[in-house]
Amino acid sequence: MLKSKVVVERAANVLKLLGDKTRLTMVAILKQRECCVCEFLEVFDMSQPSISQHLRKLKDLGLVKEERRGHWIYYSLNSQSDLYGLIEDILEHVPVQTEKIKQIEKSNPTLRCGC
Amino acid sequence: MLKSKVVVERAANVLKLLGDKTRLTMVAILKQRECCVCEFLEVFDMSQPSISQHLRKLKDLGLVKEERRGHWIYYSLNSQSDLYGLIEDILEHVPVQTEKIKQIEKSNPTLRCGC
DNA sequence: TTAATATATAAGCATATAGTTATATGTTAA
DNA sequence: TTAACATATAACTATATGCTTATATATTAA
Repeated sequence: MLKSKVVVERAANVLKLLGDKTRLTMVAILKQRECCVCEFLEVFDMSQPSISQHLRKLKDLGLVKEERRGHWIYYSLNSQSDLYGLIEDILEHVPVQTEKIKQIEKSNPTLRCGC
Repeated sequence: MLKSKVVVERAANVLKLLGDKTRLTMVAILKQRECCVCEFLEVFDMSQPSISQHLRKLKDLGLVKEERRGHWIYYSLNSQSDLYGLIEDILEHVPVQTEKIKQIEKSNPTLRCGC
């Protein structure tokens, strides 16, 4: 299969971003399911601002997109990005994040307010 | 095709290493051809110790191996590594480093001593 | 053994990064 | 309009990173 090429510098920027355990896990989760910040908060042992900052970096490179729905802002992988193919290929070497997805769905943080 | 999986933390470490323009270019070059330090010195605008330090990081993770031949130490990709498949897949998204290879072969630093 | 050469290591420095806490913004519902 | 909530941004700090220069090590040839 012919892969879309990315100039070295841009590719390095992407890899540096994904070269963080938290962000790589986020992207792996987003491959399976969109998520809002409060859902990520359930599975990462860090503050809400940290999570927002990681997501912002992913967004700045165009790897993820966001969509507000009421209180929540849902993040998802941006399949329109020229980097999407690279992301997909990398994720094939990373285990599926089933445990974390279960954790999210069990705690179901967006249901707290009864909506 | 079934891809060999790498735990998230290890994958993140690899991506972080490749998330540097110099190292990503080195690996792309090594995909085409083994190189010694003095050859890399021809194509990267930095000191010899910097180049050695980058190669050491790649070696520490097992991505490259080295082989001494006389004065020179030749580096090559370690195709035995469990990370090799990931590396290959990433490199499919990075342009082939033909220019740099030409540059190396033109200057031919290992011929200086007339061996 | 000594000189020349290729590479590695050590030490130091400037910048980048990932986290924190405090605060601001934006949305919804009373 | 105000309160409650989700998320974002700002400011700060500790550590990691990538480079430099100086020096050490290893190999070869005279």
